[in-house]
Amino acid sequence: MSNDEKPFMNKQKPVLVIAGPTASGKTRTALLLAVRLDGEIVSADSMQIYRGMDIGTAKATAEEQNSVPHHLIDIIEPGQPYSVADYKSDATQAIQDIYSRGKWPILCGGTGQYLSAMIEGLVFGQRRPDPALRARLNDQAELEGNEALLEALRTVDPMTAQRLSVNDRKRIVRALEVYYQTGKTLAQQNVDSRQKGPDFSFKTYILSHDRQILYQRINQRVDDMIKQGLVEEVKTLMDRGLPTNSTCIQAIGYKELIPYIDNEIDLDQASCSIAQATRRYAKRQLTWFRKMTDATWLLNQTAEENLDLIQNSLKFRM
RNA sequence: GCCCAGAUAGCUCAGUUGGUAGAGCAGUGGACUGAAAAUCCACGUGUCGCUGGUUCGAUUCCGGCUCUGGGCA
Repeated sequence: MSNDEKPFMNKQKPVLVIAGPTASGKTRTALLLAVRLDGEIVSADSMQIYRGMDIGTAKATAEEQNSVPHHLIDIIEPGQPYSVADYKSDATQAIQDIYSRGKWPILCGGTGQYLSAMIEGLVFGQRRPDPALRARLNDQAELEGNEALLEALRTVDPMTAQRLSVNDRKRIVRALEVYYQTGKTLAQQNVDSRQKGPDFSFKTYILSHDRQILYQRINQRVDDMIKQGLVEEVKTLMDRGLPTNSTCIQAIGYKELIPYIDNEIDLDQASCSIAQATRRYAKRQLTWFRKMTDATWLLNQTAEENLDLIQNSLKFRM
């Protein structure tokens, strides 16, 4: 690709990435940064895309969102599908728009898969997920066992079959789905997806805290969410009669409250299991972030301290 | 005060007919290409309450002590 088609690679301002596990202080840090640098925020969060899921996904408040432009929050209705490919396309568009207005884009969020797709510049092509095919393959796995599906995959895409566990039905099904749909193996597609390279240059900061402190912050935040009315929010969502396989009801804080709303457990139990699921999620997020080798880690800092540290590092760089 | 039952991993407990022990949960590390807040993989040394005795050897048997339940006064 020529430089004309990739104009932002040559600009001085990289896309700033504010990543980190849940409850690490990303939202506030990004907000302060946007105010100071005349920037706009692009969310990298797989659950904040849904309208009506505000408390449980810890969205920036309406007031905060009014003070600085936010993108890719509240973009679709609960129950609708969305994927990393959609995100890559939407976020790329949003960043280009921000640059074209002369503003500084700040990518902020904790969804490792989304961030990594942007930073590594993966190309996803035109294929759409095929729910019917996927359902058929899942039924087959149910009837014949995962091993039968894995065996089928072995014959068409041995590379992928070898790296997947027989228990990882989700990925076995997807690999077969890709092959049946396109005639190309997932292994080949993954190679192809890396040919182009990133659309922008990125400067990545990862916010975190010592594990014990992070977990205290998480526990505290779960209590706060309940006090702010998370139960009502989940009830409202459930009243809409979402399909049980909706992505949005996988969200932490939502799926754990359903048994409470159905009177199967008490609120304290539900709240404990939300906190526990959140702690595990934070741990998995950290695994993503440790892989990001060019990132700068900001440990145990307040949002205000992060702001100064980031601004200083940018001066030094530019 | 007396009787009974416990005391083993962060928690709940199993077990060793005497050769220093293992499950579930919690936790930790990793993976991740169109569902990703999802999904999957791997990881178990702890004064076996304290202290004496018996024994080649005690977490295991015996005595005493401490603590925790329950019962009787």
